Amino acid sequence: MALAAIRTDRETIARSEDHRALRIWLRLLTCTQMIERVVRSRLRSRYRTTLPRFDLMAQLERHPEGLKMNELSRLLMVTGGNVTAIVDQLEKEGLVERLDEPSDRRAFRIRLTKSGERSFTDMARAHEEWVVELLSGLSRREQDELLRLLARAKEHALERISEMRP
Amino acid sequence: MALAAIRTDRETIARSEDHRALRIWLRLLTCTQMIERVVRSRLRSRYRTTLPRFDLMAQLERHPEGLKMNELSRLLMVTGGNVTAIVDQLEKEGLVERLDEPSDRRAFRIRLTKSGERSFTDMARAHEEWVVELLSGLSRREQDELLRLLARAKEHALERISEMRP
DNA sequence: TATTGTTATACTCTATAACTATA
DNA sequence: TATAGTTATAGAGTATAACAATA
Repeated sequence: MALAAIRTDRETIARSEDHRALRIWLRLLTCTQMIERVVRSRLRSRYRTTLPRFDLMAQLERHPEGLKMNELSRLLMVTGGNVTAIVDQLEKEGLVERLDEPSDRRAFRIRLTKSGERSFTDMARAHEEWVVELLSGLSRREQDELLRLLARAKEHALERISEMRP
Repeated sequence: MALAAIRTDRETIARSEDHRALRIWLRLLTCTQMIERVVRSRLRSRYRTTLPRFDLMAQLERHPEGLKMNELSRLLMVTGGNVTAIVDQLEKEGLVERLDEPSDRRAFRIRLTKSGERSFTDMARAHEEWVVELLSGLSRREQDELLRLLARAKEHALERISEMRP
């Protein structure tokens, strides 16, 4: 599986006298990358897919009525060209379909096919098991608290980012 | 700066009945990606550099005695070939240097040059400001708590990952 | 034999920008 | 003019594997 050299702390660069914010950011990055590496690696070896593809299918699963390309682009936080490329792949594999949007002939709705739904459900279950295991070091109470803090951090960062849009 | 379509929640895929662990993971990923996007974008436009290059220099700054290639590889959690590529670039730009390691003629120590130190210090200060701003939505108390929870999560995940090495 | 580091390669992800076709 | 989506391109980022030199 080649989980490479995973013994680390990128965080070692955050010295004790540094601002908390910087230490949080580095720890956040380390945690995310550790989990991401496991998830990516397993998605590839066990399901021949990637995290962006999984994310896209996950969004579609959340929206059974389908999503337009630009909605996917916004939800996944990537630019349009990338969404086109991923949807092209998934469509070729029969996992998603492009349906004409009657109200706007420029657009269509992307939906999971039956096969895509089955495939996603299967992956999602495994995916969740991996993550549950990786995060099982925290008690339920701690998990709730972490969830809450991340939500606050997220909302605030989102505001800042919106303001800074040039 | 093209912060693309940043209005989102990848997290919308985590339904309320899902396990907490999955929701934490998705929120973690969203938070990290939001910050990462800003940091990457600014490192590129303002300093003509990238996050992995910054990370590598940050590690060297933490280790003034220098680091071997395989130590860098471990600390940065990437494979050797990638470290070689980044060190090659930075060396060409005069920011790091390869010093012979007397005790092992296969190896050398990589160190920041004076110019590299100056360059890194400059970037690190700006980098810290960006992050402080993005995370300023949390009180000091909350930041401490978040730091603690992430530490626990990290340690536990690290153990799991070490065990799962094939 | 194992380890250090390099080289070569291939694939995914991503942003940018120019393009088309509708609106 | 503006918007939906596509195409083309270039550069990151990363993993893999074969290799040379040394241990």
